[in-house]
Amino acid sequence: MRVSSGFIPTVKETPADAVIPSHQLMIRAGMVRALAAGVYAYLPLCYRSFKKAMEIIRQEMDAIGAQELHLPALSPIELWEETGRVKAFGDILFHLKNRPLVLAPTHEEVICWLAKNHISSYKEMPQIWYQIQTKFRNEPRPRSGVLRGRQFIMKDSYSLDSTWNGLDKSYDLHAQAYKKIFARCGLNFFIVGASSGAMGGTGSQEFMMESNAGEDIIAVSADNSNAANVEVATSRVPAAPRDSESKALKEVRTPNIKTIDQLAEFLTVDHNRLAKSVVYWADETPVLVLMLGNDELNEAKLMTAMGTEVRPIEAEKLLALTGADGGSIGPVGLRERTPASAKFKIVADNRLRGANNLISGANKNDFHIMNIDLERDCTIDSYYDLRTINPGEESPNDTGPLRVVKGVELGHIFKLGTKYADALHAKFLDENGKEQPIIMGSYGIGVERIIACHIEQNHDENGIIWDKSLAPFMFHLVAVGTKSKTVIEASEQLYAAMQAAGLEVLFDDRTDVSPGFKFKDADLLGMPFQVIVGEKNLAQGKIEIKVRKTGERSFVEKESLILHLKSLIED
RNA sequence: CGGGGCGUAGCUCAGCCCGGUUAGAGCGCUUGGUUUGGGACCAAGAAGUCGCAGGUUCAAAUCCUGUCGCCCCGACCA
Repeated sequence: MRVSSGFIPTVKETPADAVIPSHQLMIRAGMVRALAAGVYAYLPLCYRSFKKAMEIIRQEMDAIGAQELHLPALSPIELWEETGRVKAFGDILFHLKNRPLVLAPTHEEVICWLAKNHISSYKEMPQIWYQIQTKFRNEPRPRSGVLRGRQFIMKDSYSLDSTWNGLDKSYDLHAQAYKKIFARCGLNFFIVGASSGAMGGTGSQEFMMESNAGEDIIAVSADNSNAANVEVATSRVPAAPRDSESKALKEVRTPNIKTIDQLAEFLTVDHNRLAKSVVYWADETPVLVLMLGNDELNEAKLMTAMGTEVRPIEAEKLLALTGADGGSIGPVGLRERTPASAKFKIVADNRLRGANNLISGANKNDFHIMNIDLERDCTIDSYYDLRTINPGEESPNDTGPLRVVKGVELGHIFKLGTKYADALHAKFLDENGKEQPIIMGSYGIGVERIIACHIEQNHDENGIIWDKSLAPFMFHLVAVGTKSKTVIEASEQLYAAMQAAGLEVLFDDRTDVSPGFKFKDADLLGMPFQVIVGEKNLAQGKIEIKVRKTGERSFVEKESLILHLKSLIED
C-alpha cells in the first residue's frame, strides 16, 4: 500500500473528544472516525489490524474443533420474548420501529433455534459454533473510543453438549484457546472468576487486561496467577486477637472523637481492638455492621450477604433510632435502646469473629465502651466476609502481595447450562431414549478491545508501537529526499522486491512532504520496522532500519536487505 | 437516569460575560515559487445558513426559551 494514494487520514493535533491514549491515537493514526456516539467507521489501517486479530482467533477456534458460521443480526423479537431477555436487556436491546425485529446484542437465542431444529440426538454433540460479527447494544453511555461502543465486533462461540461433563470439557477447551489467543496478540491478561449476571448459568470467568482505561477494579497477585474482582476479592489478614480473659465492661468518655484513628490515639490502643460500626438499610431493616479497626466495608459483599439492595442509613434516621450519631454507635445494648419495631440486625466481619476486649460506640454521643466480648455482651446475627481488601495484602493463595488495578474485559466464558434450551425447548434424546435439554456454553471476545487494549499498552509520546502479531503492516518503507532520482528508484525497487517476497509493506512514496513529516507519521502509525531509504546511506549501498519499539537503528547492505527483513519477522 | 462541560471553516480553538463594521487565528486544503534526515518558507486563493427552532431587540454567534448532538464523572454494564 502506498501512502500517497492510500486512505490514512493522520492528524497532528490531539482530538478534543478523545481522552484515553488508544482513542486519541486511533484517530490521529487515521484508524477510526466516529459516526455517532459509540459508532465508528474502521478505516483501512484499522481494519487490517482487526483482520490480524480475527485470524488469530479463527486459527485457535478452529484448533479446538469449532466451526465458523454467520448469523443474522436481525432477529424476531418473539424469540427474545420466549427467553425473557427483552425484559432482561431492557433499553440495551435495539428495537426496530417498522418490524417486530430486534438487532441482536448476542446470539444465544438464534443458536438455540438452530439447535432445536437440527440437533435431536446425543450422537450429534458436542458442537462448537462460532461467529465473528457485529453486535448491537444500546449502551446508556458509550465511552473510551471503541472500548465501549453501541455496535462492535465480537467473536462469540456457543457449545452444545449432551452432558455436564461435556460442558466442562467445552468450557476448558475455550479457556485454553483464549489463553493462546491473547498470548499471541501480545497482551498481558489475567483470569478472574466472575458473576454470570443477566446471562444466567452456573459459572463464568473473565479474561481481563490491566489498563487505566478499564471499567472493572481487580485485585491481582504479583504473579498474575490470582485475580478477583474487588467486589469478591479476599486477602490474608489476621483476625482480631482473643485474650484468654474477657475484662469487665467499662464506659469511657471520648469527647469530640470522630474517627477510628483519633480513637486509637486517644485511648492509646491498637486498631485491632477497635470495632467500627457502620449502619445500613437492607431493604427496610437497619443493619449494624461491625468492622475491625479501619477496615472498609465492601457494599457489594454486604449486598450479597443480605441478599438484597443495601444503602447507608440517613444521619437523622440513625439519630432518631439510636439517640446517637454515627461515630458513637456500637453493638452493646443497641437492641435494648432502639424500638423493637426497628428489628435491628447486627452483623460483623469475619476478622471480628469471637473477639473480646474490644472498644466500640456506647450508643451515646461522646462515649465508647471498652472490653466488649462479642460472645458475652451482644448477639451477632452472622459473621461474613465484608471488608474491602487493600493493596499490598497477601493474596489468598499465597502468591504474593495483591495489587489493585483497573481492568478491561477482553473475553468472558460462561457455562450457561440449560437455561436457553429450557426456554426454547431445544431437546435431544439421550442414550436411554429420554428427552433432555441441550446443555450450552457461550464464549465471547471483543475484537475492538484487543486492538484498543494493545494500543493502550503499547504506545509512547510519538504514537503507536505495534506488536508484530497485530501490526497493519510489518514494514514502513520511507523514501527520504524524494528529489533524488536514486532515492526514488531505489525505494521503488525495494517496494517491488518486498512485495514480491511476500512482505507486508506500507510505502511512504509521497513527494510533497518533508522527511520530518514522514518520520513523524511513521512513528505515529507505529509499524514494527521502518525501512528508511536515504541518499547518503544509499551512496554506500546501505539501507537503514529503525525498530519502532526500541528506536534502535541498523544499516544493512541493500543486496541482503530482503533476507534480513525476513529474519526480522522470524524473531 | 443524576451532575458537569461543549457545539463558530475539514481539525484545534478565539470572539459570547458587556448585542452594533465585511465573524477571526493556527493547522489542513488549492495554485505558483523556494525548500528536503524529525510535522519547512513566501505569495495568492477557496472554504462558515456561528448545531437547530422559536423569542426579545432597530440590530443576535453574543441575551432568553426549547430542542438535538457530542464529551466527561456517577449510576448501569450480557
